[in-house]
Amino acid sequence: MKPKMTLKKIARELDVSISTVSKALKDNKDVSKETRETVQAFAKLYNYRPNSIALSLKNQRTKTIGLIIPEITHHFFAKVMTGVEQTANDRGYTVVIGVSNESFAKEVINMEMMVNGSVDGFMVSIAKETLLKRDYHHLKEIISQGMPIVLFDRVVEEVDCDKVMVNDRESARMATQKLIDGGRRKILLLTTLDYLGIGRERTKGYLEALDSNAITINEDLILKMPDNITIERQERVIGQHIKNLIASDIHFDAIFAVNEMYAVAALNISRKLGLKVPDDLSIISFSNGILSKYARPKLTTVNQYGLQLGASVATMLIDRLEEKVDEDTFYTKIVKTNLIERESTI
Amino acid sequence: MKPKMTLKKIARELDVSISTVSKALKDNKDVSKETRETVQAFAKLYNYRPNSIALSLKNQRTKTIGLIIPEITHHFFAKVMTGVEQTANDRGYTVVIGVSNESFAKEVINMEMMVNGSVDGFMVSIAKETLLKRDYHHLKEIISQGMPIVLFDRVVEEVDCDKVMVNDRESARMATQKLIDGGRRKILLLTTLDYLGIGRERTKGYLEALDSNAITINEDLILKMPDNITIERQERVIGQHIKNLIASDIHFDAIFAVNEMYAVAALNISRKLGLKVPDDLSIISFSNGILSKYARPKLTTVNQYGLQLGASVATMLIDRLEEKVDEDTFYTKIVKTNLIERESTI
DNA sequence: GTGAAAGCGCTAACAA
DNA sequence: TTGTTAGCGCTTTCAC
Repeated sequence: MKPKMTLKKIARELDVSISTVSKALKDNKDVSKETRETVQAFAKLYNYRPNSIALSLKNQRTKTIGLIIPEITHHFFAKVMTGVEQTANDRGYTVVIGVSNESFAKEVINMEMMVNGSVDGFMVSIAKETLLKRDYHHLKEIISQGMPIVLFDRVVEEVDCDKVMVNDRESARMATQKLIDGGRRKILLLTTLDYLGIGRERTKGYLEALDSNAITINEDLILKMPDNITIERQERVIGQHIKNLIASDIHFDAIFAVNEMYAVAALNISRKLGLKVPDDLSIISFSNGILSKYARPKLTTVNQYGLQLGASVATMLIDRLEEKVDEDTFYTKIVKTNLIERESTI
Repeated sequence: MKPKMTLKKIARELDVSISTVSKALKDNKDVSKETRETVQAFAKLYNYRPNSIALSLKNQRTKTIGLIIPEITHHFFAKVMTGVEQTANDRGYTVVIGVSNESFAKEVINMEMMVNGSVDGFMVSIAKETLLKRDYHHLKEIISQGMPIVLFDRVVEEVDCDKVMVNDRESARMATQKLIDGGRRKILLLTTLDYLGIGRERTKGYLEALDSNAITINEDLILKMPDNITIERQERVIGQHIKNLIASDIHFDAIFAVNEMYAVAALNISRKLGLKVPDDLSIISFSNGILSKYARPKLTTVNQYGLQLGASVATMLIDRLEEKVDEDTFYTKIVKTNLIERESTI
């Protein structure tokens, strides 16, 4: 077992001072060529690596950034993480990840664990529960201590900081328009309850599209799904709603779902009921994940570019940390989406 | 903007010494009740939090552990991460995650970034490329410096350390046996190339099951999929193989797939070819992820308990860090799987 | 060309 | 009861 090398040990071993070693390792011309070479050779031999904790303490910056996400097992967030990781690493930063699991308490605790020096700044996508409570004091607190935060995806007006978001409303409008362009006018919307900003914005986009095409809104064609339910329950709710629609003779010829799970659940039940996709029924889903690609027919989706979003978020935070950006203005970046047309639309 | 509080500032403000403040905050009886209360009140008011970097430097331990995984966008690893996060947080540890993206270089770099003091130990699932090269010097190096590593899932004999793994071979054997018990004897195996230990072990389990039931092995019924290919290519390869089988009049009445993607790809093509699952064809898949639940029929799967595995991994590492475990013996833990029977088997 | 010393924030042994 | 000091590993200024 090789013991961990430190400047001190090298200095003692080579019988020079610590500062000489430090300089020699930086190839500082103050130090004679010979000394430099000896020290460097010795350091290499014993695999010396500067202790990053000591450096952090000295420099008052850790070169690590904290990423707070609501969920890992979620394709979009996984993509975002990957994007963040990549650009952070490229710029010499480490990422520590905290998962709030959609809980306010866990979000707060996670951030508290990191805020005391172990992290230079945060990237956070706010937990559902936090959104519900509308309690953002932990975020504001951290900002007021001078630590930068970049909010992404689940963004909120009340907090004054940099933001990166998907233009959910506009994307939803475009997706709905696509369905309308395909001749569909009775579009079933599968969305979340309104307190989740994302679902609300997508719902707005849907409504806008109907409106600008002079299509009357039919409340029966809007299903707001409850939160935190099992897959089975989700499928049952969607299935029941669709069956009711059919039983009540309320026609629909397209579905716009705010996530893949709703879309596939609807697809499965539709097939069971003998509806042909896309002939009888077009489907577009938000979130271009794995489910869309393995569904049959493959789903047309709104691609959220999680990777790019992650990259943007990390870039924004690091730029601010490295003061490459005007100190007293906050920026909001909108990451574009695009529609990936597959087999569930015509 | 509230400035960050330190012992020093509190001391100066309250006109006492730093050590008095430090003791007072720990409620040390050395310090008079009054002083303690004043200090504590002041600290609370200004929201003092000890700087964790300073603590790390002082204690020579960071209370953070590094998790190195090959992929984030992978249900199993996401589950493992969640498990690790949870138990680590419960025990007061932070997790930093490095994603190797299946690349040897990224694995090495990631670990090097963390090894210099920012982490007390590692949990790693080895990248495919590393497995291919069989180059484990980075792992051995770290271990020889006295830093503990727990290997999980992608485990390797050559490295001497704690390990947590799924008993892939036995699980595959049981899954295959399940198919045989259902009366199937011509079982198509969809697996990976052998250099990936996981695929190899699962293949062995499959072979064992056939063997112990006196079923002759038919090489045509073993498809070893190449690595790193697109979903489309994957589906094409599987589709082509199945079509060839049918064209050559080679019968099969069941499929055992070592992951969900292969299973669903096979399911999709089978449906297209008019095969009824599970009547004509039973399917069992490894990896109980989202695809299995949304597929129709829902897939019977080998559930890997990623969450528990993650918890075990974190526990094992932290126990070793806190010396709750015999210092010079390494342990290997096998995490059980179970078969979740859904609609793709009878 | 080399080294001593201060300081980053904290703890703990020791001194007063 | 309170304060001084050394030390964790490193950088950097300044003195020799």
